[in-house]
Amino acid sequence: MEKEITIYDLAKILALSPATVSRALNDHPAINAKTKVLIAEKAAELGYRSNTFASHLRTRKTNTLGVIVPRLNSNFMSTVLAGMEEVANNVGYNLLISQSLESEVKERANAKTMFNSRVDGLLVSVAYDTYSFGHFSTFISRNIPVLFFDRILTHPQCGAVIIDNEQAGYDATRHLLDQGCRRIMHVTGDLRRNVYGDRLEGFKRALAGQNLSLDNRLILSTDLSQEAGRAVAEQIDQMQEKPDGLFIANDLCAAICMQALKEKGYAIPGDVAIVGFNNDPVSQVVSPQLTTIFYPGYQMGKTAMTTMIGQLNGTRPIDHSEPIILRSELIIRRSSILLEKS
Amino acid sequence: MEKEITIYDLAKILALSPATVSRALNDHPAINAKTKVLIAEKAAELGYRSNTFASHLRTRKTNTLGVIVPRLNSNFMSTVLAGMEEVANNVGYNLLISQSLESEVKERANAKTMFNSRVDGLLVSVAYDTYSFGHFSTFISRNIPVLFFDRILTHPQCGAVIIDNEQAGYDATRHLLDQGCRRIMHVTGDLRRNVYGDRLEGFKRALAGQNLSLDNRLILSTDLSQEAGRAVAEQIDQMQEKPDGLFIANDLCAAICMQALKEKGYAIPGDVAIVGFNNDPVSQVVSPQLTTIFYPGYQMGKTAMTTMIGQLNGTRPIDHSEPIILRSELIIRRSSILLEKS
DNA sequence: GTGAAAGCGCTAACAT
DNA sequence: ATGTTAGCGCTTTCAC
Repeated sequence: MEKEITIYDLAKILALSPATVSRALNDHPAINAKTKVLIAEKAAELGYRSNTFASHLRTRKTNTLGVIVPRLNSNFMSTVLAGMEEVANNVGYNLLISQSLESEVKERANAKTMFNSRVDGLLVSVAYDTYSFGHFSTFISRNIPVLFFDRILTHPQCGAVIIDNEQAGYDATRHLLDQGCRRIMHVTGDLRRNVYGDRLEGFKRALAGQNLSLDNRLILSTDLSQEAGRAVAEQIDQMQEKPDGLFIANDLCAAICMQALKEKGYAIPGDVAIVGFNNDPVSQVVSPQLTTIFYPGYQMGKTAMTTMIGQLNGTRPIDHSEPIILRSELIIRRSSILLEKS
Repeated sequence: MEKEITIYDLAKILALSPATVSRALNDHPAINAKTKVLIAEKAAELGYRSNTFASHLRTRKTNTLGVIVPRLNSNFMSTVLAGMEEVANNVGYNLLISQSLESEVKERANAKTMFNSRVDGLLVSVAYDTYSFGHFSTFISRNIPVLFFDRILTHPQCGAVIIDNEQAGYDATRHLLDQGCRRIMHVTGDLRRNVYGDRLEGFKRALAGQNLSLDNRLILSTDLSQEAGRAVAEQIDQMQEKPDGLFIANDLCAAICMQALKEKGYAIPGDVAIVGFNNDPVSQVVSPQLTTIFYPGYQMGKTAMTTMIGQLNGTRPIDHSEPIILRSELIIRRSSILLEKS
């Protein structure tokens, strides 16, 4: 068990003051370049490591940012986190990551832990059933910035990074319409959640653009689980007037639904054309491959983190009136192609 | 911006000493139960939160554990993390999570960050190409416990939690043999990595059990990526003596390979029976559904964390001579069923 | 059962 | 360019 080296040890050995050592280690401009080198070398030689707790205690900053996500195990979320990590690492921030497992109760507990760990800022994509803002207002009242991404809560003091879900919903629906579908069913999540509500708006706009009326029986609000995918297939099988197009706001759910439909004898895309959402790996593995919306996860993570850090540095003017919107993209695959390109 | 309450504030208000407040808050036995209640109530009322940095500075414990995983975006890994989180939360530990993105270089950087953050312990599943132990020996020399899980490095001072990969490899292969396969190809990862090396051993044992000779051309060491899956299909298509069974050590890779084979006109399982590994969601989405090995992720996370915390508490006798082995299980699906059950 | 006081390692006025 | 000093908020030994 080696003894921990402190700046006092370094100071004594080099016949300098602890203050000088501290400044040198922090690259303070007032310190002579040669002394800096001297100190850095000695520090390295003795295996010195800064005691972050003493430092945090003094500076009242932790250099740690909290991230709360619904689940880690989605291709999207872990890509977002990779993007966040890259940016954070580069400027010396650590990440405290936790998952709410889609439950507001757990999210609340996570937020509390983050608060007690004194994160400098908090990045959140909210759980499926989160509607109260209460567990975040403690942060706001202590001036700790909170930034939402993807699944956002709208609050005047919080930034947000999202894709244009309305446009994505429009693109997906419009594509089905262009393929000749006239009776499109939309399977989505809780409509109070921005990602689902906005996609529905896009869905409606696309229908309206073709002067198609909206049939509310064709809008299904589910939990987008695998079971929901199976249930949707069952429901379609029971329907009198069956849909000829299916826009499902989640790839895994869509893939399962497609599979169930195939088992019931439906041809995809012949009987039902399908579009999913997220560009999850499953979308490439099902047959036929699933048309979907590409979600720029890495970019979203980087943007969110850059925004957060800019806000912490005070370098970036903060405008929370408008969310930052990233570009998403329709990826057309076999599950929805009814017309050969001319 | 509210002012931060300290134990000094509480002490002054209640006309007690900071020492008493501190002890009460930490549930010290010597403190009168009534004073404890009094202090707890006041603390809650004023929104007091312990300054962990001051505390950590004093106690030289951080109550934070580091976790390094290859990638967050696998169903397996995020399930492991959920298990870890549950246990850690219950006993008041925080988790600092980072991903190595399968690179030893990044893993090394992560480890350094963890070290500088003074984690009390480190849990690691190593990257695809990690072979040196160097970046962990700093922890060992400072008596910070390091525990490996799933992808392990064998070291006398480090614990390990794994599944019995040899047995799983045996089960998978044996199943294919039982279905009548006689020429089984095994697609795997870097054989120096325990998870892949051990599975190969099981593969060999199963073949030997049927007195089948081992054909080294049927053992493919790849990176198990989606591209690898396609490449394997291509290779099989070119082979003179084609395999009748395929054991691929990763579900996504197996699914992609299956898809590519189907496109080339091969019947699955008729021409080639396939077994994957991990019970990833994709295994249920491909058609035919993929036979695979169930990996007990949640359990592994809980076990690893419990072991780590036991070691930190000194409550659990530490025996690093043997890894902890969890039970895995063959899940038989349509991709490998050649014989109807009699 | 409670208090006094020292010190964990660092940083930032304020000096020089 | 470098040094002196105080204090961040907590825990803990030693008193009483």
